[in-house]
Amino acid sequence: MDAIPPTPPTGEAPRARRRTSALTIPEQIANRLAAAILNGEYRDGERLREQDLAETHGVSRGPVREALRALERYGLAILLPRRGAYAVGLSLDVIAEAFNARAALAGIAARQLARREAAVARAVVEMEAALASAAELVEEPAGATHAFQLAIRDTALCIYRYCGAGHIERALTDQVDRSIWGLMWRAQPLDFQTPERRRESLAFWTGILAALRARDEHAAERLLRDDIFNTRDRVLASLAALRGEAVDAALMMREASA
Amino acid sequence: MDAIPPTPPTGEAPRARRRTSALTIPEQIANRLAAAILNGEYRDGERLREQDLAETHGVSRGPVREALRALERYGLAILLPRRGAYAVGLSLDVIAEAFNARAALAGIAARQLARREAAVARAVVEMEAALASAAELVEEPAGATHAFQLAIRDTALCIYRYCGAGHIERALTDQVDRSIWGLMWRAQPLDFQTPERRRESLAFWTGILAALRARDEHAAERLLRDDIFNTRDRVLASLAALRGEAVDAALMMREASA
DNA sequence: TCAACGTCGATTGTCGACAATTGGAATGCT
DNA sequence: AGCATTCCAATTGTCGACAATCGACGTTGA
Repeated sequence: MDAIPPTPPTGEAPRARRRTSALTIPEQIANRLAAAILNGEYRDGERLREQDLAETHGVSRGPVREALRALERYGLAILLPRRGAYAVGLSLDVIAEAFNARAALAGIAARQLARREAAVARAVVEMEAALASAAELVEEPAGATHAFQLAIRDTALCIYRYCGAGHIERALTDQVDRSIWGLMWRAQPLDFQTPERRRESLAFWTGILAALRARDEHAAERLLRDDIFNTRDRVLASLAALRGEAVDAALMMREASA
Repeated sequence: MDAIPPTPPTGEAPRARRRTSALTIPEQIANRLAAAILNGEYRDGERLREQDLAETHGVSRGPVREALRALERYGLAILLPRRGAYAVGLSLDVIAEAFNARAALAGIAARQLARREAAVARAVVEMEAALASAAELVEEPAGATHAFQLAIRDTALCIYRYCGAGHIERALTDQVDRSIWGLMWRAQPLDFQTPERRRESLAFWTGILAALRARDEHAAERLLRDDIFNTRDRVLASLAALRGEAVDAALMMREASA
């Protein structure tokens, strides 16, 4: 140590600032690949060669490698050391099940939050702020999709954070950032594309907020579940159309799963 | 397409064979870094510079980058694009909470499984096989730690797979491979090091198996929870010793969380 | 004195090339 | 013919160097 470092060697990690639309190259590649796999452009078990993907997307193999690791954590690819990456073609059943599980967990979280008086008060304040920033983005014609999603996500995270059940919060938030759900937020042609859909979602969340203020646990649970079911149905319909499949009506059920 | 490929362009992804002890270099780096962070060798928010880590571990920056991404998914590091990686010092409270949440979820899964007659029959068969391979590794003096963990993990996965609740299974299995739990299985000096501890865990699992055969849902739930609590207490004690902290007795509670 | 701007060093992101390992095919043996 | 062995091409893993970007510092102006 021959020089005094300009900043202390340890300290607070800088806070991530709101990232509006600056996706890194690996993120872009991962999103495009994820959408392609979900749309059925890759068959289940089809090999993903780094060199091919690099040429296709016009980058080097480095970013492609990183994108493949991201796909692995989304469950859309299997990586075998020294043997390459393979696409995992998720069936519509599996995707529907992911939504159903989330609907059930989120509904429980909303209900438990509504029961806790002090927690509701704090959650509502944060949710109002997040929902307000979402409201500003509703009428943007295009391009604001991602920002709107982030605002809605922040609103939902308040419920999970204050619901009082650590394992539910952990499961829900982990899913948001690290599982198929992260994908649903990112893969392009899925939801929130049109102002109409944004208005609809905003209306749901306004209702959820009102239900929480009124301490109406059943209404809060039902509204949150139904909002997720709506998204599920749109995603399934969109994917089915892209894949040329039909959606089994049984996947559209709206009852709470066990 | 000027040449016919020797293998069909699409097909089944090869099945991953049981990996005994062949960890890739990035995995080794990630494990060492994870253990270091958990042990308190890095302070919360301390910066992790790629070049330094590369020199310390005697590799290039490539594997280090990959290891840092792995740490991010374990929740032990925060990666800010173009701004570097920062260690996340998990408090003993947070780690204890992760164990408690898992104990609660796994206990529910065991109870629900015990209620389902047909599922129990199938699960027991698979569990017997997995437990048998674990039993072979009990008396190995050293080095079999990882293989033993994998066998126990396979046993546990049977419960989650057949419990009949998709969202519980997903939460539990995702945690095994992609969250702090993946770390608990991998970071070196945590558990299953001694034959005594292996014998103890094996006895627990034998008991769980017996309880399932007897369709005793409460015994199955309690045993599984207690086994996880045992691991929790050992991990906390080990980490506290390494960090020079004391373990709050409140973290060692054995009641089921809400 | 303070704020805004420009410059600079440090660190991450990306790239192309080389090395290591794998799976399969061809070969030789029983 | 069936099986084990050897060899090879294809692909991933790793490396060092270059480029892009960020935060911090110093300067300049009001």
